[in-house]
Amino acid sequence: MSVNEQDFLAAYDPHAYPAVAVTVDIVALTIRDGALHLLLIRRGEQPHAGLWALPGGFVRPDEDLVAAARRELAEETGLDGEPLRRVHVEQLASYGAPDRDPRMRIVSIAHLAFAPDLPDATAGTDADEAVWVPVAELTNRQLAFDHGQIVADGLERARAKLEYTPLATRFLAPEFTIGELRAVYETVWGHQLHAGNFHRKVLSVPGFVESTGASTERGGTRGGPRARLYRAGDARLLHPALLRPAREETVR
Amino acid sequence: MSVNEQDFLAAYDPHAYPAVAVTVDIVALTIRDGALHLLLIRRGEQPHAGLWALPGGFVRPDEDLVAAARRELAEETGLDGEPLRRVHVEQLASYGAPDRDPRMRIVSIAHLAFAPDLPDATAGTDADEAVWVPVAELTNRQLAFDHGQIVADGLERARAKLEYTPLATRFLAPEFTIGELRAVYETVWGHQLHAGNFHRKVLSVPGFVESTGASTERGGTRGGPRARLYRAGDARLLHPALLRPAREETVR
DNA sequence: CTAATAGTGTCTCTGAGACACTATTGT
DNA sequence: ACAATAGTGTCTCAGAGACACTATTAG
Repeated sequence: MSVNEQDFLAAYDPHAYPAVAVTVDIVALTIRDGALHLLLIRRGEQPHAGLWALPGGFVRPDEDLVAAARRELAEETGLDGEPLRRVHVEQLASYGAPDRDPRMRIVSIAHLAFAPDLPDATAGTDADEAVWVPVAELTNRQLAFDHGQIVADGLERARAKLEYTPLATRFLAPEFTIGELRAVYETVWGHQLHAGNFHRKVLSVPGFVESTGASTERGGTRGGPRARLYRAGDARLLHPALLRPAREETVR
Repeated sequence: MSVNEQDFLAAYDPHAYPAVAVTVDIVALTIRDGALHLLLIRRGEQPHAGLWALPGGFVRPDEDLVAAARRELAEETGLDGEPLRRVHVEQLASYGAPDRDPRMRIVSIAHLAFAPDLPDATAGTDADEAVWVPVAELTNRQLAFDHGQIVADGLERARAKLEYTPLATRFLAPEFTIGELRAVYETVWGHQLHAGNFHRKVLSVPGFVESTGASTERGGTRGGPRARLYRAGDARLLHPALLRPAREETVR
Protein backbone atom coordinates (compact mmCIF):
# COMPACT_ATOMS: atom_id res chain seq x y z
CA MET A 1 0.00 0.00 0.00
CA SER A 2 1.39 3.36 -0.91
CA VAL A 3 1.75 6.36 1.30
CA ASN A 4 -0.49 8.37 -0.95
CA GLU A 5 -3.16 5.74 -1.05
CA GLN A 6 -3.09 5.47 2.70
CA ASP A 7 -3.13 9.18 3.17
CA PHE A 8 -6.01 9.42 0.77
CA LEU A 9 -8.07 6.93 2.70
CA ALA A 10 -7.16 8.45 5.99
CA ALA A 11 -8.27 11.84 4.86
CA TYR A 12 -11.66 10.50 4.02
CA ASP A 13 -12.39 8.48 7.10
CA PRO A 14 -10.03 8.41 10.01
CA HIS A 15 -12.08 5.76 11.72
CA ALA A 16 -11.68 3.42 8.79
CA TYR A 17 -8.40 2.42 10.39
CA PRO A 18 -8.15 0.16 13.38
CA ALA A 19 -8.28 2.25 16.50
CA VAL A 20 -4.85 3.02 17.89
CA ALA A 21 -4.54 5.00 21.05
CA VAL A 22 -1.51 7.21 21.67
CA THR A 23 -0.38 7.79 25.20
CA VAL A 24 2.62 9.29 26.92
CA ASP A 25 4.41 7.66 29.83
CA ILE A 26 6.95 9.43 31.96
CA VAL A 27 10.09 8.08 33.57
CA ALA A 28 10.54 10.86 36.11
CA LEU A 29 13.75 10.75 38.11
CA THR A 30 14.83 12.74 41.11
CA ILE A 31 17.34 12.41 43.90
CA ARG A 32 16.10 12.22 47.48
CA ASP A 33 18.16 11.45 50.51
CA GLY A 34 21.12 10.61 48.34
CA ALA A 35 19.27 7.95 46.35
CA LEU A 36 17.81 7.95 42.85
CA HIS A 37 14.02 7.87 42.95
CA LEU A 38 11.41 7.16 40.30
CA LEU A 39 7.84 8.44 40.25
CA LEU A 40 5.36 5.54 40.23
CA ILE A 41 1.63 5.22 40.48
CA ARG A 42 -0.30 2.35 41.95
CA ARG A 43 -2.94 1.02 39.61
CA GLY A 44 -6.41 0.71 41.05
CA GLU A 45 -8.07 -0.97 38.09
CA GLN A 46 -7.61 -4.03 35.98
CA PRO A 47 -5.51 -5.00 34.24
CA HIS A 48 -2.54 -5.08 36.55
CA ALA A 49 -4.57 -3.73 39.44
CA GLY A 50 -2.37 -3.22 42.47
CA LEU A 51 0.80 -3.14 40.43
CA TRP A 52 2.94 -0.08 40.11
CA ALA A 53 3.07 1.75 36.81
CA LEU A 54 4.55 4.83 35.22
CA PRO A 55 2.53 8.02 35.28
CA GLY A 56 1.03 8.84 31.92
CA GLY A 57 -2.11 9.15 29.92
CA PHE A 58 -3.69 9.87 26.60
CA VAL A 59 -2.46 12.62 24.37
CA ARG A 60 -5.12 15.25 23.87
CA PRO A 61 -6.27 16.34 20.42
CA ASP A 62 -4.33 19.57 20.12
CA GLU A 63 -1.45 18.78 22.36
CA ASP A 64 2.16 18.22 21.46
CA LEU A 65 3.77 15.02 22.76
CA VAL A 66 6.14 16.68 25.20
CA ALA A 67 3.35 18.99 26.33
CA ALA A 68 1.24 15.94 27.15
CA ALA A 69 4.11 14.48 29.16
CA ARG A 70 4.58 17.73 31.08
CA ARG A 71 0.86 17.95 31.79
CA GLU A 72 0.72 14.42 33.14
CA LEU A 73 3.80 15.06 35.22
CA ALA A 74 2.26 18.24 36.61
CA GLU A 75 -0.93 16.41 37.51
CA GLU A 76 0.88 13.69 39.39
CA THR A 77 3.37 15.86 41.19
CA GLY A 78 1.27 18.96 41.80
CA LEU A 79 4.02 21.05 40.24
CA ASP A 80 3.32 24.29 38.45
CA GLY A 81 4.92 27.47 37.21
CA GLU A 82 8.63 27.96 37.69
CA PRO A 83 9.32 24.72 39.55
CA LEU A 84 7.67 22.78 36.72
CA ARG A 85 9.63 24.75 34.16
CA ARG A 86 12.85 23.75 35.83
CA VAL A 87 12.10 20.07 35.21
CA HIS A 88 13.84 18.74 32.14
CA VAL A 89 11.58 16.61 29.92
CA GLU A 90 12.70 14.90 26.75
CA GLN A 91 11.41 12.15 24.56
CA LEU A 92 12.79 8.72 25.40
CA ALA A 93 11.38 6.20 22.92
CA SER A 94 8.12 4.76 21.66
CA TYR A 95 6.67 1.43 22.68
CA GLY A 96 4.13 -0.15 20.42
CA ALA A 97 4.22 -3.94 20.61
CA PRO A 98 0.76 -5.09 19.53
CA ASP A 99 0.08 -6.95 22.77
CA ARG A 100 1.66 -4.55 25.24
CA ASP A 101 -1.79 -3.64 26.54
CA PRO A 102 -4.34 -6.46 26.69
CA ARG A 103 -7.31 -4.21 25.96
CA MET A 104 -6.41 -2.49 22.73
CA ARG A 105 -3.58 -1.28 20.61
CA ILE A 106 -1.78 1.43 22.49
CA VAL A 107 1.36 3.13 21.29
CA SER A 108 3.09 4.97 24.08
CA ILE A 109 5.63 7.72 23.61
CA ALA A 110 7.79 7.43 26.70
CA HIS A 111 9.47 10.53 28.09
CA LEU A 112 12.33 11.02 30.46
CA ALA A 113 12.23 13.72 33.15
CA PHE A 114 14.95 15.02 35.47
CA ALA A 115 13.64 16.89 38.50
CA PRO A 116 15.30 18.54 41.49
CA ASP A 117 14.37 17.20 44.89
CA LEU A 118 10.66 17.91 45.17
CA PRO A 119 8.30 18.29 48.10
CA ASP A 120 6.46 15.06 48.70
CA ALA A 121 3.84 16.13 46.15
CA THR A 122 2.07 12.85 45.96
CA ALA A 123 -1.35 14.29 45.25
CA GLY A 124 -2.51 14.26 41.67
CA THR A 125 -5.87 15.42 40.43
CA ASP A 126 -7.11 11.90 41.01
CA ALA A 127 -7.19 9.36 43.74
CA ASP A 128 -4.17 7.42 42.53
CA GLU A 129 -1.36 6.85 44.89
CA ALA A 130 1.75 8.47 43.45
CA VAL A 131 5.06 7.90 45.19
CA TRP A 132 8.74 8.49 44.64
CA VAL A 133 10.26 5.02 44.86
CA PRO A 134 13.98 4.37 45.25
CA VAL A 135 15.29 2.87 42.04
CA ALA A 136 17.25 0.34 44.07
CA GLU A 137 13.98 -1.20 45.24
CA LEU A 138 12.69 -1.71 41.74
CA THR A 139 14.44 -5.01 41.18
CA ASN A 140 11.94 -6.61 43.52
CA ARG A 141 8.78 -5.00 42.21
CA GLN A 142 7.00 -6.04 39.09
CA LEU A 143 5.75 -3.14 37.03
CA ALA A 144 2.60 -3.08 34.91
CA PHE A 145 2.64 -3.64 31.15
CA ASP A 146 6.10 -3.17 29.63
CA HIS A 147 6.95 -0.43 32.08
CA GLY A 148 9.85 -2.41 33.49
CA GLN A 149 11.54 -2.25 30.12
CA ILE A 150 10.73 1.43 29.72
CA VAL A 151 12.27 2.19 33.10
CA ALA A 152 15.37 0.20 32.24
CA ASP A 153 15.73 2.12 28.98
CA GLY A 154 15.16 5.40 30.78
CA LEU A 155 17.79 4.68 33.40
CA GLU A 156 20.35 3.71 30.80
CA ARG A 157 19.58 6.87 28.86
CA ALA A 158 19.89 8.99 32.00
CA ARG A 159 23.25 7.49 32.85
CA ALA A 160 24.48 8.04 29.32
CA LYS A 161 23.20 11.61 29.17
CA LEU A 162 25.17 12.59 32.26
CA GLU A 163 28.28 11.75 30.32
CA TYR A 164 27.92 14.20 27.49
CA THR A 165 25.32 16.76 28.62
CA PRO A 166 25.12 19.09 31.62
CA LEU A 167 21.74 17.63 32.62
CA ALA A 168 23.06 16.54 36.01
CA THR A 169 22.47 20.13 37.07
CA ARG A 170 18.74 19.58 36.54
CA PHE A 171 18.70 17.40 39.63
CA LEU A 172 19.90 20.33 41.71
CA ALA A 173 18.75 23.76 42.82
CA PRO A 174 19.75 26.70 40.58
CA GLU A 175 22.87 27.20 42.68
CA PHE A 176 24.94 24.26 43.78
CA THR A 177 28.39 23.20 44.88
CA ILE A 178 30.75 20.93 42.99
CA GLY A 179 30.32 18.40 45.77
CA GLU A 180 26.56 18.34 45.25
CA LEU A 181 27.07 17.90 41.53
CA ARG A 182 29.44 15.04 42.19
CA ALA A 183 26.84 13.44 44.44
CA VAL A 184 24.41 13.46 41.50
CA TYR A 185 26.86 11.62 39.30
CA GLU A 186 27.67 9.12 42.03
CA THR A 187 24.01 8.47 42.68
CA VAL A 188 22.94 8.05 39.07
CA TRP A 189 25.98 6.04 38.04
CA GLY A 190 26.22 4.07 41.25
CA HIS A 191 29.96 4.65 41.47
CA GLN A 192 32.14 6.59 43.85
CA LEU A 193 34.07 9.29 42.06
CA HIS A 194 37.33 10.84 43.07
CA ALA A 195 36.48 14.23 44.60
CA GLY A 196 39.63 16.04 43.56
CA ASN A 197 39.71 14.81 39.99
CA PHE A 198 36.00 15.41 39.54
CA HIS A 199 36.35 18.98 40.77
CA ARG A 200 39.14 19.82 38.35
CA LYS A 201 37.40 18.06 35.49
CA VAL A 202 34.07 19.87 35.89
CA LEU A 203 35.75 23.27 35.99
CA SER A 204 37.81 22.42 32.93
CA VAL A 205 34.84 21.67 30.67
CA PRO A 206 33.85 24.94 28.95
CA GLY A 207 30.33 26.07 29.75
CA PHE A 208 29.46 23.29 32.16
CA VAL A 209 29.23 25.47 35.26
CA GLU A 210 29.89 29.11 36.01
CA SER A 211 30.80 30.62 39.34
CA THR A 212 28.31 32.77 41.22
CA GLY A 213 31.10 34.29 43.29
CA ALA A 214 29.32 33.27 46.47
CA SER A 215 29.99 30.42 48.86
CA THR A 216 27.81 28.29 51.09
CA GLU A 217 26.87 29.74 54.49
CA ARG A 218 28.19 26.77 56.34
CA GLY A 219 30.65 23.99 55.73
CA GLY A 220 29.58 20.39 55.54
CA THR A 221 27.52 18.77 58.32
CA ARG A 222 30.63 17.10 59.64
CA GLY A 223 33.01 19.95 59.03
CA GLY A 224 35.07 21.18 56.14
CA PRO A 225 35.49 24.53 54.41
CA ARG A 226 32.59 26.39 52.87
CA ALA A 227 32.20 25.47 49.21
CA ARG A 228 31.92 27.90 46.32
CA LEU A 229 28.59 28.07 44.55
CA TYR A 230 28.03 27.55 40.84
CA ARG A 231 25.13 27.64 38.43
CA ALA A 232 24.65 25.79 35.16
CA GLY A 233 26.65 27.22 32.25
CA ASP A 234 25.53 27.69 28.67
CA ALA A 235 26.91 24.47 27.21
CA ARG A 236 24.44 22.03 25.69
CA LEU A 237 27.08 19.36 25.28
CA LEU A 238 30.08 18.58 27.44
CA HIS A 239 33.34 18.48 25.59
CA PRO A 240 35.32 16.62 26.51
CA ALA A 241 32.72 14.35 28.06
CA LEU A 242 32.77 12.88 31.56
CA LEU A 243 33.02 9.18 30.84
CA ARG A 244 31.68 6.58 33.23
CA PRO A 245 34.31 4.42 34.89
CA ALA A 246 34.34 0.63 34.70
CA ARG A 247 33.28 0.39 31.11
CA GLU A 248 35.69 -2.52 30.72
CA GLU A 249 33.00 -5.07 30.02
CA THR A 250 30.76 -3.33 27.54
CA VAL A 251 28.10 -5.30 25.72
CA ARG A 252 29.46 -7.70 23.23
CA MET B 1 -7.84 12.64 34.38
CA SER B 2 -6.28 9.57 35.85
CA VAL B 3 -4.57 6.77 34.06
CA ASN B 4 -7.04 4.30 35.42
CA GLU B 5 -10.00 6.35 34.39
CA GLN B 6 -8.62 6.73 30.92
CA ASP B 7 -7.82 3.09 30.62
CA PHE B 8 -11.28 2.24 31.80
CA LEU B 9 -12.93 4.38 29.18
CA ALA B 10 -10.62 3.20 26.49
CA ALA B 11 -11.42 -0.39 27.23
CA TYR B 12 -15.07 0.29 26.69
CA ASP B 13 -14.94 2.24 23.49
CA PRO B 14 -11.72 2.81 21.66
CA HIS B 15 -13.41 5.13 19.22
CA ALA B 16 -14.56 7.40 21.98
CA TYR B 17 -11.17 9.08 21.67
CA PRO B 18 -10.28 11.47 18.91
CA ALA B 19 -8.87 9.51 16.01
CA VAL B 20 -5.11 9.44 16.03
CA ALA B 21 -3.29 7.66 13.27
CA VAL B 22 0.07 6.07 13.89
CA THR B 23 2.52 5.83 11.03
CA VAL B 24 6.16 4.98 10.60
CA ASP B 25 8.55 7.01 8.48
CA ILE B 26 12.00 5.80 7.50
CA VAL B 27 15.19 7.76 7.11
CA ALA B 28 17.05 5.21 5.00
CA LEU B 29 20.68 5.98 4.32
CA THR B 30 23.15 4.34 2.01
CA ILE B 31 26.40 5.22 0.31
CA ARG B 32 26.53 5.31 -3.48
CA ASP B 33 29.40 6.57 -5.57
CA GLY B 34 31.15 7.84 -2.49
CA ALA B 35 28.24 10.05 -1.41
CA LEU B 36 25.63 9.66 1.30
CA HIS B 37 22.18 9.04 -0.18
CA LEU B 38 18.70 9.16 1.31
CA LEU B 39 15.65 7.25 0.07
CA LEU B 40 12.87 9.64 -0.92
CA ILE B 41 9.50 9.29 -2.53
CA ARG B 42 7.74 11.81 -4.68
CA ARG B 43 4.24 12.53 -3.54
CA GLY B 44 1.54 12.27 -6.16
CA GLU B 45 -1.37 13.49 -4.08
CA GLN B 46 -2.29 16.51 -2.04
CA PRO B 47 -1.19 17.80 0.31
CA HIS B 48 2.35 18.50 -0.74
CA ALA B 49 1.82 16.91 -4.14
CA GLY B 50 5.03 16.91 -6.14
CA LEU B 51 7.18 17.35 -3.07
CA TRP B 52 9.59 14.71 -1.88
CA ALA B 53 8.81 12.82 1.28
CA LEU B 54 10.16 10.01 3.41
CA PRO B 55 8.92 6.50 2.74
CA GLY B 56 6.47 5.31 5.33
CA GLY B 57 2.91 4.35 6.05
CA PHE B 58 0.39 3.22 8.58
CA VAL B 59 1.21 0.67 11.21
CA ARG B 60 -0.94 -2.42 10.78
CA PRO B 61 -3.03 -3.80 13.60
CA ASP B 62 -0.80 -6.63 14.72
CA GLU B 63 2.51 -5.27 13.67
CA ASP B 64 5.38 -4.09 15.80
CA LEU B 65 6.74 -0.61 15.07
CA VAL B 66 10.10 -1.72 13.74
CA ALA B 67 8.39 -4.45 11.74
CA ALA B 68 6.22 -1.82 10.09
CA ALA B 69 9.29 0.21 9.23
CA ARG B 70 11.02 -2.83 7.72
CA ARG B 71 7.93 -3.70 5.71
CA GLU B 72 7.65 -0.21 4.27
CA LEU B 73 11.33 -0.19 3.49
CA ALA B 74 11.02 -3.54 1.74
CA GLU B 75 8.11 -2.29 -0.33
CA GLU B 76 9.94 0.78 -1.52
CA THR B 77 13.28 -0.83 -2.21
CA GLY B 78 12.16 -4.24 -3.44
CA LEU B 79 14.49 -5.83 -0.90
CA ASP B 80 13.78 -9.21 0.61
CA GLY B 81 15.38 -12.08 2.45
CA GLU B 82 19.04 -11.87 3.40
CA PRO B 83 19.75 -8.48 1.81
CA LEU B 84 16.85 -7.00 3.77
CA ARG B 85 18.03 -8.68 6.93
CA ARG B 86 21.41 -7.04 6.55
CA VAL B 87 19.82 -3.59 6.72
CA HIS B 88 20.04 -2.06 10.16
CA VAL B 89 16.77 -0.49 11.32
CA GLU B 90 16.33 1.28 14.64
CA GLN B 91 13.84 3.68 16.11
CA LEU B 92 14.77 7.32 15.72
CA ALA B 93 12.12 9.45 17.41
CA SER B 94 8.42 10.23 17.35
CA TYR B 95 6.87 13.28 15.75
CA GLY B 96 3.43 14.30 16.85
CA ALA B 97 2.90 18.05 16.57
CA PRO B 98 -0.87 18.50 16.26
CA ASP B 99 -0.65 20.30 12.93
CA ARG B 100 2.14 18.33 11.30
CA ASP B 101 -0.35 16.84 8.86
CA PRO B 102 -3.15 19.15 7.68
CA ARG B 103 -5.71 16.36 7.34
CA MET B 104 -5.76 14.73 10.74
CA ARG B 105 -3.73 13.99 13.80
CA ILE B 106 -0.90 11.71 12.80
CA VAL B 107 1.82 10.59 15.14
CA SER B 108 4.76 9.20 13.26
CA ILE B 109 7.40 6.95 14.71
CA ALA B 110 10.46 7.74 12.62
CA HIS B 111 13.06 5.05 12.06
CA LEU B 112 16.63 5.18 10.92
CA ALA B 113 18.03 2.62 8.47
CA PHE B 114 21.59 1.91 7.35
CA ALA B 115 21.86 -0.06 4.11
CA PRO B 116 24.77 -1.25 1.99
CA ASP B 117 24.92 0.03 -1.55
CA LEU B 118 21.78 -1.37 -3.17
CA PRO B 119 20.79 -2.05 -6.75
CA ASP B 120 18.74 0.81 -8.10
CA ALA B 121 15.64 -0.80 -6.63
CA THR B 122 13.32 2.07 -7.26
CA ALA B 123 10.24 -0.05 -7.82
CA GLY B 124 7.86 -0.34 -4.90
CA THR B 125 4.57 -2.16 -4.99
CA ASP B 126 2.97 1.07 -6.06
CA ALA B 127 3.43 3.69 -8.71
CA ASP B 128 5.34 6.13 -6.51
CA GLU B 129 8.67 7.31 -7.67
CA ALA B 130 11.28 6.23 -5.14
CA VAL B 131 14.85 7.44 -5.55
CA TRP B 132 18.11 7.53 -3.67
CA VAL B 133 18.95 11.23 -3.43
CA PRO B 134 22.36 12.57 -2.44
CA VAL B 135 22.08 14.15 0.97
CA ALA B 136 24.17 17.07 -0.26
CA GLU B 137 21.33 18.04 -2.61
CA LEU B 138 18.76 18.15 0.17
CA THR B 139 19.55 21.69 1.23
CA ASN B 140 17.84 22.91 -1.91
CA ARG B 141 14.77 20.72 -1.81
CA GLN B 142 11.81 21.29 0.40
CA LEU B 143 10.45 18.12 1.92
CA ALA B 144 6.82 17.41 2.72
CA PHE B 145 5.37 17.82 6.21
CA ASP B 146 8.05 17.93 8.92
CA HIS B 147 10.23 15.49 7.05
CA GLY B 148 13.02 18.01 6.75
CA GLN B 149 13.36 18.04 10.51
CA ILE B 150 13.15 14.26 10.69
CA VAL B 151 15.94 13.92 8.15
CA ALA B 152 18.08 16.41 10.02
CA ASP B 153 17.56 14.48 13.25
CA GLY B 154 18.31 11.21 11.48
CA LEU B 155 21.53 12.49 9.98
CA GLU B 156 22.73 13.81 13.30
CA ARG B 157 21.89 10.50 14.94
CA ALA B 158 23.71 8.59 12.21
CA ARG B 159 26.82 10.71 12.59
CA ALA B 160 26.75 10.26 16.35
CA LYS B 161 26.19 6.52 16.14
CA LEU B 162 29.29 6.02 14.02
CA GLU B 163 31.27 7.34 16.94
CA TYR B 164 30.35 4.74 19.51
CA THR B 165 28.87 1.81 17.59
CA PRO B 166 30.21 -0.39 14.80
CA LEU B 167 27.23 0.46 12.58
CA ALA B 168 29.47 1.90 9.88
CA THR B 169 29.99 -1.68 8.79
CA ARG B 170 26.29 -1.85 7.90
CA PHE B 171 26.98 0.42 4.93
CA LEU B 172 29.38 -2.17 3.53
CA ALA B 173 29.36 -5.71 2.18
CA PRO B 174 29.99 -8.51 4.73
CA GLU B 175 33.71 -8.34 3.94
CA PHE B 176 35.45 -5.02 3.59
CA THR B 177 38.80 -3.31 3.80
CA ILE B 178 39.84 -0.72 6.35
CA GLY B 179 40.00 1.79 3.53
CA GLU B 180 36.38 1.14 2.64
CA LEU B 181 35.42 1.53 6.27
CA ARG B 182 37.28 4.80 6.44
CA ALA B 183 35.44 5.98 3.34
CA VAL B 184 32.14 5.39 5.18
CA TYR B 185 33.23 7.57 8.08
CA GLU B 186 34.52 10.27 5.75
CA THR B 187 31.30 10.27 3.77
CA VAL B 188 28.92 10.35 6.72
CA TRP B 189 30.94 12.83 8.73
CA GLY B 190 31.98 14.94 5.78
CA HIS B 191 35.58 15.06 6.97
CA GLN B 192 38.80 13.66 5.62
CA LEU B 193 40.40 11.28 8.09
CA HIS B 194 44.04 10.39 8.40
CA ALA B 195 44.45 6.96 6.77
CA GLY B 196 47.27 5.72 8.94
CA ASN B 197 45.81 6.80 12.25
CA PHE B 198 42.36 5.51 11.33
CA HIS B 199 43.78 2.12 10.43
CA ARG B 200 45.60 1.70 13.71
CA LYS B 201 42.64 3.02 15.68
CA VAL B 202 40.09 0.64 14.16
CA LEU B 203 42.26 -2.40 14.78
CA SER B 204 42.88 -1.32 18.36
CA VAL B 205 39.20 -1.20 19.34
CA PRO B 206 38.26 -4.65 20.68
CA GLY B 207 35.55 -6.38 18.68
CA PHE B 208 35.14 -3.70 16.03
CA VAL B 209 36.45 -5.77 13.13
CA GLU B 210 38.01 -9.20 12.79
CA SER B 211 40.34 -10.37 10.06
CA THR B 212 39.16 -12.87 7.47
CA GLY B 213 42.74 -13.77 6.63
CA ALA B 214 42.10 -12.97 2.98
CA SER B 215 43.04 -9.95 0.93
CA THR B 216 41.50 -8.17 -2.02
CA GLU B 217 42.17 -9.63 -5.47
CA ARG B 218 43.53 -6.40 -6.79
CA GLY B 219 45.02 -3.24 -5.41
CA GLY B 220 43.29 0.10 -5.73
CA THR B 221 42.17 1.39 -9.14
CA ARG B 222 45.14 3.70 -9.21
CA GLY B 223 47.64 1.34 -7.70
CA GLY B 224 48.69 0.37 -4.23
CA PRO B 225 49.06 -2.93 -2.39
CA ARG B 226 46.19 -5.35 -1.96
CA ALA B 227 44.30 -4.67 1.26
CA ARG B 228 43.43 -7.21 3.91
CA LEU B 229 39.77 -8.08 4.34
CA TYR B 230 37.80 -7.81 7.57
CA ARG B 231 34.28 -8.51 8.73
CA ALA B 232 32.31 -6.91 11.54
CA GLY B 233 33.33 -8.06 15.02
CA ASP B 234 31.08 -8.88 17.95
CA ALA B 235 31.21 -5.53 19.73
CA ARG B 236 27.95 -3.64 20.17
CA LEU B 237 29.71 -0.54 21.43
CA LEU B 238 33.10 0.85 20.49
CA HIS B 239 35.38 1.46 23.40
CA PRO B 240 37.19 3.69 23.21
CA ALA B 241 34.97 5.53 20.75
CA LEU B 242 36.02 7.12 17.47
CA LEU B 243 35.31 10.77 18.12
CA ARG B 244 34.47 13.18 15.34
CA PRO B 245 37.08 15.83 14.69
CA ALA B 246 36.34 19.56 14.73
CA ARG B 247 34.00 19.44 17.68
CA GLU B 248 35.48 22.76 18.80
CA GLU B 249 32.28 24.70 18.33
CA THR B 250 29.67 22.47 19.90
CA VAL B 251 26.20 23.83 20.48
CA ARG B 252 26.07 26.44 23.18
C1' DC C 1 59.15 4.29 -13.89
C1' DT C 2 55.47 6.92 -11.34
C1' DA C 3 51.66 7.60 -8.54
C1' DA C 4 48.68 5.88 -5.29
C1' DT C 5 47.48 3.18 -1.48
C1' DA C 6 48.22 -0.21 2.75
C1' DG C 7 50.19 -0.48 6.75
C1' DT C 8 53.73 0.62 10.54
C1' DG C 9 56.82 3.51 13.54
C1' DT C 10 57.40 7.36 16.39
C1' DC C 11 56.81 11.67 18.60
C1' DT C 12 53.91 15.11 20.99
C1' DC C 13 50.11 16.76 23.46
C1' DT C 14 45.77 16.24 25.96
C1' DG C 15 43.19 14.31 29.32
C1' DA C 16 41.95 10.69 32.87
C1' DG C 17 43.10 8.85 37.13
C1' DA C 18 46.05 7.89 41.31
C1' DC C 19 47.91 10.05 45.05
C1' DA C 20 49.51 13.55 48.08
C1' DC C 21 48.91 17.71 50.30
C1' DT C 22 47.07 22.20 52.30
C1' DA C 23 43.33 24.97 54.00
C1' DT C 24 39.07 25.51 56.30
C1' DT C 25 35.37 24.33 58.79
C1' DG C 26 31.90 21.67 62.45
C1' DT C 27 31.79 19.01 66.48
C1' DA D 1 42.12 18.38 68.99
C1' DC D 2 39.99 15.78 65.40
C1' DA D 3 37.55 14.47 61.47
C1' DA D 4 35.62 15.72 57.31
C1' DT D 5 35.51 18.24 53.23
C1' DA D 6 37.13 21.86 49.44
C1' DG D 7 40.35 22.62 46.43
C1' DT D 8 45.16 22.28 44.25
C1' DG D 9 49.63 20.10 42.71
C1' DT D 10 51.95 16.48 40.47
C1' DC D 11 52.97 12.23 38.35
C1' DT D 12 51.84 8.44 35.15
C1' DC D 13 49.62 6.26 31.50
C1' DA D 14 46.37 5.78 27.51
C1' DG D 15 44.99 7.56 23.46
C1' DA D 16 44.45 11.06 19.55
C1' DG D 17 46.75 13.23 15.96
C1' DA D 18 50.79 14.83 13.11
C1' DC D 19 54.28 13.19 10.41
C1' DA D 20 57.51 10.12 8.30
C1' DC D 21 58.51 6.03 6.14
C1' DT D 22 58.40 1.34 3.75
C1' DA D 23 56.12 -1.99 0.86
C1' DT D 24 53.17 -3.14 -2.82
C1' DT D 25 50.49 -2.59 -6.66
C1' DA D 26 48.10 -0.38 -11.30
C1' DG D 27 48.95 1.92 -15.26
